[in-house]
Amino acid sequence: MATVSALGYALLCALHRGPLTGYELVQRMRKPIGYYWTAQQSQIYPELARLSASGLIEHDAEAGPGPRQRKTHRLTAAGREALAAWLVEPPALRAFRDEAILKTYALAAADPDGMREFYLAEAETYQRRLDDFQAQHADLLSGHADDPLHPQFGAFATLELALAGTPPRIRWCRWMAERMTELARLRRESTPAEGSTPASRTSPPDG
Amino acid sequence: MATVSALGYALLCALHRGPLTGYELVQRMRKPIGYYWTAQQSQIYPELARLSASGLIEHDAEAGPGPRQRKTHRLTAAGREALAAWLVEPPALRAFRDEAILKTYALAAADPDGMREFYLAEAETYQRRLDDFQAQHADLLSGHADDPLHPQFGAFATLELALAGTPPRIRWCRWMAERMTELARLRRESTPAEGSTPASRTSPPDG
DNA sequence: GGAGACTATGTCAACATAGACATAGTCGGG
DNA sequence: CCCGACTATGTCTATGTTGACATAGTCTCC
Repeated sequence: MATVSALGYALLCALHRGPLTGYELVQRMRKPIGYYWTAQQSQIYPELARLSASGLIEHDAEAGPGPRQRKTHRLTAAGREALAAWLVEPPALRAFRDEAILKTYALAAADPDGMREFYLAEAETYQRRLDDFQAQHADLLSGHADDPLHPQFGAFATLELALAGTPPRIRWCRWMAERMTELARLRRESTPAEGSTPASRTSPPDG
Repeated sequence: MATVSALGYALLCALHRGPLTGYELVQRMRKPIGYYWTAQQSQIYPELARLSASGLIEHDAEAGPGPRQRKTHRLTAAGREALAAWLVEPPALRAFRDEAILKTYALAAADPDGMREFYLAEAETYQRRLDDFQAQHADLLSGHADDPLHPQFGAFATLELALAGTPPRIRWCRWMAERMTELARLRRESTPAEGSTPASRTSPPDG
């Protein structure tokens, strides 16, 4: 059996509730799925061809708006099986990249006032995202997607996690902004004259 | 000026508190920094060469254990400047990949008992990670790294975020495990005979 | 009637990343 | 005395990922 990449499984996941065109898959990888798994158009179309070649998906074709046919993809029995087997396996990918946390690590090398603005902007970004999540959550709730038997319960559950995880992150950003205000004040105080003398006493080198 | 990749900035971040050898950088990209920014050895050595060519870092060399020289890298004034300028900029990378959430989205296609095990294993993984974070946090606290003036305040702040974000995630995993138990029971009830008749009534197709 | 957005599929080149391999000295345990 | 782990630097190949380009019909607003 051909090995399937993580992106391949992501597409199988996207197709689990019913057939979609390539274009619709591109949208899904931006909006609901894109919150936890992104992919560009240029990855998606070749991957669909590979999945098709492996017999995990199949498609109908009709005349499309452009010079090419419009294809509607759906899972085959083999695809559904491969997906079910992958879902219960422990995640292979644990690597995770967050630029804001990386920047926080090296915070001592930055200007405190600039970092304050940085954290306030971060807080705003996450607040907007939270509002979006809450709207989607309310939508699903009104359709009773909180019932584990509901076909959209999975989507509902991802929002439950986002709704639990985002507020602590916003609070942390605001707390960091306050610490940066404090840091700016402390640095000013420890450098009495506005001249160029660096106050090296307050920064002991440390392993 | 030469453009620096995200990995390049990650290395500048790692070097912000003092010089490190390539090997030490490899360790850092696994243990403390690796929690939010990972990189393999095979990426790090070429990137160090690029940063050196751009004049952002420089190194001393001494005889090493192997056939090559051991190099201790440190930031140049230009490197410190480039880092400071980058730190206050809003994050360019917002993409984020989480296999567990992806799997949750397609949960309806999986076996509930298998998924229950999946979420319990996830909860355990995050619990172990939380224990690790708490130990590091206590260590830094005992060195008064909670003071914004302390050179390790940045590392302390990343742990504050981890300590705030991990418990909600663990609670969510356990909640999901309970939902899976419930789902397994509901599916058994809606399929009275242990035969092969699928209960299609409970899964309305939905957009 | 024209400009720009949307539907829809795909390719291409450049860059990022992972995993395995290669080399060689030291240090500790069995 | 050998084996494996650790220190230390690097290369190689394959795969994953991004961003820009190409094509073309429809629909909407000005």
